[in-house]
Amino acid sequence: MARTKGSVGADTKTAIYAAAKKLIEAKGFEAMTLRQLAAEVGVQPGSVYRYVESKDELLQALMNQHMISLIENWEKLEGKGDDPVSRLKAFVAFHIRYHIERRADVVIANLELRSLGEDYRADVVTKRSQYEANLRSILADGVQAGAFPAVDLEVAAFAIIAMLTGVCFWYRPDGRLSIDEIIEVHQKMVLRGVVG
Amino acid sequence: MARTKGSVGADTKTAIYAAAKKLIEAKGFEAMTLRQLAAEVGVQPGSVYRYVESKDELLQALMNQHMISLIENWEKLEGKGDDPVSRLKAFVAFHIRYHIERRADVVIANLELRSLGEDYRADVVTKRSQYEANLRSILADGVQAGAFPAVDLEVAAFAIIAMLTGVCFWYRPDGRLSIDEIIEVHQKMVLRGVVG
DNA sequence: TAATTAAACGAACGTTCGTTTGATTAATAG
DNA sequence: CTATTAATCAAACGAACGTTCGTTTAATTA
Repeated sequence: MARTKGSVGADTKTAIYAAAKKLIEAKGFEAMTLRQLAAEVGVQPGSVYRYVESKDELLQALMNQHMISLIENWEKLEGKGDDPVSRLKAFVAFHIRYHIERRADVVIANLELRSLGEDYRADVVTKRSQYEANLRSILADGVQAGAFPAVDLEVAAFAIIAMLTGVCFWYRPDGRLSIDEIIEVHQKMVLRGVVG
Repeated sequence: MARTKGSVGADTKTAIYAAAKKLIEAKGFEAMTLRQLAAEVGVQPGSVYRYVESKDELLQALMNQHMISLIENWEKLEGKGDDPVSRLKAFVAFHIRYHIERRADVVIANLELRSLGEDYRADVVTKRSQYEANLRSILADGVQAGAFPAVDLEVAAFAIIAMLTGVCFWYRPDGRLSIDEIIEVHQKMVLRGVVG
């Protein structure tokens, strides 16, 4: 056999990326073999290389896509005119919801930075900092407007991001709290902790 | 050549564990090869097996040691008689300081859980939950004593742990703030966020 | 000093890895 | 209907992997 009936290149590529996300999330990038990836897609190992330059390039593509998508989705949602408190609450809600819905992407982006080549890593780190700058900007505006007391913006931003991202490592769909309830708790904690 | 002059088994074992921590922190467990580990120690690959049962057992030993040490060190320090606010501040200080000082251990324990065998993983997860229970207990006592308002203890504990652990991922010794200053900022945020 | 143990070497084992290649079949275009 | 392109297979590549083992030398004990 060679080309299989009904095969479409674009579909196979999509399937490869989806399977890669699933496997890397579960076992880690280095632990995932191209043979496992191919088997998950239902294809021979060599066939993956029609859609992927190398294993490293695959990881880089996944991470880059995630970071770009994260930044774009926040920019789409952000209401520039609102007051700092509303914007902060919106950021908390967005970050938690987005990270829960794309758990695989987030786990990969946060756990596999070390597996990325030097140059690609720098690129992802830059994009991450770019996203975090949105939060720092909200905090700075709040302080300037007198809505927030003087906090260390850099530390506060790191702390907030860490606790929000952390949610997707313990959240379970059948857990005690709904996503909305979890968001509400975090909004309260963030506002109290930063706003004082 | 065979046995090298001045070689001592205990020293070699120590060197192997230290090198393993360093390499796993930098590149990840799967990415570290036994040949790299041996080279770092200055020994032949096969010689590592005099001190280590297998690569998997090495990871398990590292993680287990870390979790036990973490729990023991907190228990040593905890003042049971103090009020909830003092205990919470003490926990924040301990956690940040301990995690910064043992960055490699922490990175391994947090990033390499997936590389651990099923049974070993369960063991580490249990120990982690056991450590986190200390924080939950402090929060619960605070609520009961009326010192803290009603917060969701489970979520609050996760959030606090996440933001505290996160410090050792961005902390730099030559950074703007000292460890003490970072601790102070976090104590303030935690107390505000939880105590209200 | 002779016998024993501790520590490491060096070479090899079978396996699996990421990757390449050429043949083969399905879909598409002229 | 034929020629071309898209998509996949089957097989293989060399390299590197974790691990084992018999040997050799240093240290220790008797």
